Amino acid sequence: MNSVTIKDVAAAAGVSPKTVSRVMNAEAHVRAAVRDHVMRVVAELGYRPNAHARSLSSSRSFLIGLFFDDPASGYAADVQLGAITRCRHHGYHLVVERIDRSAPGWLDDVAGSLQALQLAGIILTPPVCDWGELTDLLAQRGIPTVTLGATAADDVSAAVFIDDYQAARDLTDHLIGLGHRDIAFVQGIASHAASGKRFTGYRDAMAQAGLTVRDDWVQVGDFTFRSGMAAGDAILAGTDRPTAVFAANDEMALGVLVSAARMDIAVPRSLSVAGFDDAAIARMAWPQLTTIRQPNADLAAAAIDILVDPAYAQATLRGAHSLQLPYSFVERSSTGPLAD
Amino acid sequence: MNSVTIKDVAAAAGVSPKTVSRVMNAEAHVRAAVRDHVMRVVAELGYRPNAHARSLSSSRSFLIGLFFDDPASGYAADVQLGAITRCRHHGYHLVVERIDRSAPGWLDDVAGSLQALQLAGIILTPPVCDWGELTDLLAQRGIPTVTLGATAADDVSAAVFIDDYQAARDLTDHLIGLGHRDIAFVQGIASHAASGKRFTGYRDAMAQAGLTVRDDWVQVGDFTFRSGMAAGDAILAGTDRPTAVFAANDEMALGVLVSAARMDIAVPRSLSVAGFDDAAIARMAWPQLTTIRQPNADLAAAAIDILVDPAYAQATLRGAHSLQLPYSFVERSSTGPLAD
DNA sequence: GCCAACTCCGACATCGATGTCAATGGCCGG
DNA sequence: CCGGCCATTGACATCGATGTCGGAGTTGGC
Repeated sequence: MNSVTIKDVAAAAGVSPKTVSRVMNAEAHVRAAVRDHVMRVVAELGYRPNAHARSLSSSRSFLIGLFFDDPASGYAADVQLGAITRCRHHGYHLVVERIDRSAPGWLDDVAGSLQALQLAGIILTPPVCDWGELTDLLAQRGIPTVTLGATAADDVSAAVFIDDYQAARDLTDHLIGLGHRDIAFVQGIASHAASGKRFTGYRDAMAQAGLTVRDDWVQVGDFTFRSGMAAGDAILAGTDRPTAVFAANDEMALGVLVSAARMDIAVPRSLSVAGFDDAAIARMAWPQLTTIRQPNADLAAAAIDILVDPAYAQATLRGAHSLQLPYSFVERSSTGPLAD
Repeated sequence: MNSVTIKDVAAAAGVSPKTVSRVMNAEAHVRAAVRDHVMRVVAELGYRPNAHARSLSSSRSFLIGLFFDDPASGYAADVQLGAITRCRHHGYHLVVERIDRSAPGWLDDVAGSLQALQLAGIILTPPVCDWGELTDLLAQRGIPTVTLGATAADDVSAAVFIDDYQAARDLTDHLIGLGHRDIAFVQGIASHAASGKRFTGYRDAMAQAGLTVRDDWVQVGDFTFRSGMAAGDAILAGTDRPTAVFAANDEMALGVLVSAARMDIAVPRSLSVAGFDDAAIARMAWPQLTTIRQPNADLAAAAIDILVDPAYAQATLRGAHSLQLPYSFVERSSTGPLAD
């Protein structure tokens, strides 16, 4: 309870609190001998500056916000791990908030939290990053923000992302390379920026190979397992069905897998199925999913790095800090050449 | 940036900051007329008290810590959702920390975070709750703590849990009721308190039905999919195999499912498989898992309620605040009578 | 030998709230 | 009409840190 304060350290070291503060913040103009001595005392007493006091006096806090729509998705979990680890490294802490746009007054709630917490920065995950009212609010308050994943691309905030378009092309090309010509696609929610890019990548790969995209083989899901199953049911019903299905995320791909299993369609013998994300569940299915590995933890870590960079907070054209990270193609056993 | 402070409100309302403070904290001894007037001004100006200033002056913070070993597990996600929602309801915020016991100096790190953040309370999830050094530290600092899930039962902190023992008995009884006599079990990590209870529930149910528990049909996993698969491989190899497998969590049950699929063992026709937790993935498998639904979000919400209760912070025998919530049995398609 | 200019360090005010305590004024009983 | 009690309110100090500013001591150039 009786925590060690800066005054205790100052008294023990025989210097003023201000000098201790200077040492803690690695400021210049402190003699090496004094610095070493103070640091020794700090270590001895186990002193850690009170984050609240720091925030109050310096008006920079050591809290970074992670805003989610659905904190219970597999995607969220990976992101969080990366963010937390990196925060700790920088001496920051992660406050996770759920933004529930269906709650009345949600925007006021967020505004209240912002004012209460004085967050040093915020990570926006899809689909939260595409909610204009929220991004406007953040921009107006001038809070440093980084968007995770495909961005609706303005200069107000940076983004950390992979090349969804090219990744989707690669995956489609892989299916084509296996000999598939009839390839269906399960889209995600249209309002997610990534959905469009993944679909376009698929479409362009098909076009370039001279293959047709059949309207009834492009189903729209909402990134959930259930919607993937429904899409699978729609696509696979009837005798005239595709030989491969590419779903815009792993959860929906699992839905397609289950849909196929229920119809006794063997995967990958009679049907190839591919996903996107390389979520943990991609490896928990049978057969294991071929997918695109999106390095979510790394993306989140990079976002933290940007946010804690003092240069970013002052930058006017923050979009310039955006960063594209490499994805990778992961071939597992849910795809293969036709074998019937 | 130029946030509204308590002084602004006071000036606008023509009262002292202290009175505004009283209104914000719903203290007594404020005339109704004054209170209403102040509240109107607060709403007009959109004032929200600065959490850091509040924490500094009153030495209670509005931050609750959620400590995880692995924040990327499905379990963690559910817990978080419940905790965040409830925190918001009480005007608190959730700081998620990863406790990585393999990092050198991890305990000092945690101590540092505690001192920096002045957390109002902490939720401990398994297996973190069983790490003595940590619980000792928390007890010594007097920080209100609630353990999620089965507890190693001291009076120092409260716990919110389900009856793991009875739940495991119920599930085992269900398998027995279906006609199974050869039932294998996949344990979780021995150091998790819940593991023992679930195993004992299984063992007692078997004993009561007069069935034998074969040593080689009890495999030890570590709650991961991979370990479940290994356990499945061990249990199902050879011709002399059980007709049902009960895994101590869903992820391992999925591992068993995949193991069975690879050996061409039909589920549930030739083998029943059951899990525990009702994680999101329990519904993403084929067949869908029969399991015990552990209401993780509700457990976390209840934990938050306990933590924000001022009575709890002062209580000496905190164990008295413990709470047991009901579980439920969820029958899906991975279990059934033998059909060969 | 003198005046910058710079380094190093501490006194004091300040951030935005709440705890403490005293002042005010109304009400009641005697 | 007086004293006491209580409801109501504000002045001021305080929480633990940092920003500002000025003073003491050094260095260096001419």
